[in-house]
Amino acid sequence: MKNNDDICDLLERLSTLFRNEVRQAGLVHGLHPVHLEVLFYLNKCNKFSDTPAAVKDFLGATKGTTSKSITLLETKGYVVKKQDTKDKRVYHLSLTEAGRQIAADNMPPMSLRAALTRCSDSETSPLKQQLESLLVDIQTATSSLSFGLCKTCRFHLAKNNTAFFCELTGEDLPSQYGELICREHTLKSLCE
Amino acid sequence: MKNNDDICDLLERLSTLFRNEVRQAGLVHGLHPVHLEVLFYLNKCNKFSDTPAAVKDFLGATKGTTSKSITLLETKGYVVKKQDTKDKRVYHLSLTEAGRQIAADNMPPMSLRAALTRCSDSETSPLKQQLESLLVDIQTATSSLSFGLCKTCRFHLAKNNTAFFCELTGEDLPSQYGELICREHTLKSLCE
DNA sequence: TGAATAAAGTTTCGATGCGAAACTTTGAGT
DNA sequence: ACTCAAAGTTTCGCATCGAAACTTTATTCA
Repeated sequence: MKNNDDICDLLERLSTLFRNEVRQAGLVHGLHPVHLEVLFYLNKCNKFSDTPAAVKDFLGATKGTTSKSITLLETKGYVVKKQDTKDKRVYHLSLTEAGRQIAADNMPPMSLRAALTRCSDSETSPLKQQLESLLVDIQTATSSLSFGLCKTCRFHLAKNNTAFFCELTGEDLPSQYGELICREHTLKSLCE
Repeated sequence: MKNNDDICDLLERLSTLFRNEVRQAGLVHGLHPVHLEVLFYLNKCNKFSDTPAAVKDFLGATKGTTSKSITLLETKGYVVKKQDTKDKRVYHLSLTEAGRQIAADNMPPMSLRAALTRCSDSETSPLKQQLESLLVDIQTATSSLSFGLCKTCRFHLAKNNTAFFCELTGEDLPSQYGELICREHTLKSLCE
């Protein structure tokens, strides 16, 4: 019981520091933390997940709020919006070079990256596993989407070295697509 | 290298989920995440750390912004402000019963507490240690205050079962004070 | 086929966050 | 006594944020 309270405090501090550093980084570009979150997401999501609705789920905000944040990024020249050819209700978002640069420079924040690179791979491996199970636990409890990498999804079927099959969309896709975030990402099993 | 990227992603998700749940919890009281952070802090800080300036450092915001957030909490009846008798520039903040209740109910967020109670103490022990070292690493790198518990401070000298001595203020204090957050908290050593 | 319904996004409203900078009051140092 | 620093407050301008009303386009189902 004692550990749990301490861990809550630690995560609270990490969460606040994380956000403060992101805020500081965005300030020089006139951006708020939520904008950097959007740039970060668009820089890593796959082609099924680049819509305002997906961004809304990622942020956990309302669609009205998300719409305005995206509009701001568009007017600042960091994001481009393009209408879907088949479903005219849908828009696809992509980063401009300037937007991609800001995302790459600031997300994740420098101090976090620096702190982690000071650790060896064997040191961080158990941490990764524990954070993973904690995250899965919270996501299922709050029934929020997992936004995991495509290749870790239950619908991802490896075919060979250069391609895989997505059981959800029924498409053959090149392997490097598997490294991207998918809004439809589904956990392989709830209890393992 | 691979683990580090993944851990960054995991912390990003945890951070966002954390904040979203806090936002949701605060919404029913008309409070923003930052207000719950303040209530959380005031509920756990010691008597040297209950000032607007300390809250400012905890939040990592400017003093103007912090001042307005505190004023709002005051008008809503969750916080009381009282001028220091010796230094009239300083004000001391305390929670009303309503404020204390909201803090206790919502911080840390329910899903996080629930996820952690599903784990045994032996499971979470290594996680705690790793998060601690990660946090210390980031705090020293960004030269931000640690806001740790009094009893983990280098100036905390245990005397007996009911009291300790604070080398910083030169005061004898009851043991239970050691469980509170201190703005002057100083890490015992940087490399151990 | 046609009407109801749902889904994706936008717009408007009002309260507030947020940084920056100017300001007041009070204490500390020389 | 004079200067400087520290703690807080106030004002300004822009943006977030949720809620709710709205438009446009798809889908469902009768």
